[in-house]
Amino acid sequence: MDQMENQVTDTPKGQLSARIHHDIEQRILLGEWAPGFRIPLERELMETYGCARMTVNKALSALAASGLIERRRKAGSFVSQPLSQSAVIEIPDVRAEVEAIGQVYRLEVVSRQQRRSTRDDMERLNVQSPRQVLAIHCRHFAGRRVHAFEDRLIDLVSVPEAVDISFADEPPGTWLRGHVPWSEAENRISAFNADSMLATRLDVKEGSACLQVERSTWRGKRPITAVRMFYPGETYRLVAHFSPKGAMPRRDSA
Amino acid sequence: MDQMENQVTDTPKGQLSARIHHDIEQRILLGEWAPGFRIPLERELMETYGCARMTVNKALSALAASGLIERRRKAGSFVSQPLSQSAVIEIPDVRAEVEAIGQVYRLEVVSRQQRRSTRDDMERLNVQSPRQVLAIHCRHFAGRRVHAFEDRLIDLVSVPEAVDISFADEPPGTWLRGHVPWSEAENRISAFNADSMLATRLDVKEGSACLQVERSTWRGKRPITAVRMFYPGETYRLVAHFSPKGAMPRRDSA
DNA sequence: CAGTGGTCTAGACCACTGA
DNA sequence: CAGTGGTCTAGACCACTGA
Repeated sequence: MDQMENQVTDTPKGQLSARIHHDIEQRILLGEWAPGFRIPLERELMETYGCARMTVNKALSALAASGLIERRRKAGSFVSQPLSQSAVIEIPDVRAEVEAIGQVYRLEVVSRQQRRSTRDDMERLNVQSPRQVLAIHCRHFAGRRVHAFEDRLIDLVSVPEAVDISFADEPPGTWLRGHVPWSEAENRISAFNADSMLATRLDVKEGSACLQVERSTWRGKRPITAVRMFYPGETYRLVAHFSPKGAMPRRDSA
Repeated sequence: MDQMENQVTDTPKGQLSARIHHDIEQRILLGEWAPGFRIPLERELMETYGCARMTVNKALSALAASGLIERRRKAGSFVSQPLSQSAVIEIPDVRAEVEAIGQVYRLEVVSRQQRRSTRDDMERLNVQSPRQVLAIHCRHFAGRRVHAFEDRLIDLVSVPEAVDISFADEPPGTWLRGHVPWSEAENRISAFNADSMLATRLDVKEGSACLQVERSTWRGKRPITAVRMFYPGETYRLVAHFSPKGAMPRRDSA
């Protein structure tokens, strides 16, 4: 374990189960235990660490949930073959995002329209029946520069109280997050060339590459909002930190 | 709980702790328990479900790890204020990605060069000292269309065995995943306009918006590889599924 | 300083599954 | 069919922290 290899992290002193988790994780990540390797059995680890089986089990269950190991009854626990990588992207609040880079945030509502949903609206919200919606266009500034252009649709059936909000002070996304619980969301990230409308909004040249993040949010099966965020391509970057996991924790298995 | 609201998921029958987890999660996601609400104490839930405290604790710990609730000693457990959203992006193997959309995968190695690292190479790998590196350019085809262009740098100090690999059959990313364990990675996603070189490689018009995914991978503190993947903007989309979490599980707290 | 969660113990019974 | 992990029990002691 602690050979000449530079030790990245020290073994935590606090909880025993965390220490077991950490020890095993290190051996896997530093390659000492390769994919396919059978790690010690729960009963063996109990003896190694002089603890109860539940303590070992807690550590191994967490490792299995994160995809680093796979557990099979009768056979034991094995280091996973890294199959698909998964990255966790943090999508912070727009205001927080701007302020994090030391800029002054400013919101400009370009338009705000309540209307009966058009065909396009219904497609964006993924609903069959027409309904009242709120369409909002706004610009998020970082200092004098346009940080992002937002094109949002809010389903007024799911969020009737949005009718009374001007969004002059609080960005729609921030307001929604604070007022409407949601259970599902999906993001689609793509690149595309700014047309003349968007170029004007973002204050970039027509044809400039922009990053588009489309997000749809549901509460149960009811759509809440659909938003398109556009960022100038030269300046914006989504940063994701990776972990070497085969799969993410299953939400339905506690 | 089961009022007229359409029930999205049924309560699982299997494990008791999973059932408790699910019950509480549903109440939060469907808005019955709003942010700030104090959920029942462990001792109360013990009585409700007629089980041991460990069983309740397992469910609540998982909910806390996923950021849905916050736990405070003496005070109890509270539904979290949704602060930052986090999305999990799956980055599948390139070949698998192409085959998943029903296309025939083909790899074309454009160039493969072993060299002493240039200034630019060292910057990309984030190292101070010069070293031998392997620079690979290749194109990934989906049928006749170019799916992606890859510009990769491999640190031969960390991965000396790469010297002997031609990468004619197996994409570099796939080979690396199978042969080199890694512990850290970072992704940077951006949009930019294709210059003439990239336009030729991707078989698109010069100036077309492209999605660029830069990824750096480390093993401990040693860099393994740095790659830039370019995707034509019109066709490629990164899809991320969201979960309403304040934070992702801390890896260091088991 | 009393109540809450954090963690652990030393068992138990069982489902599954590979030899 | 024996060995492994999955889950649960009924306790315990303690750290922390808010009333």
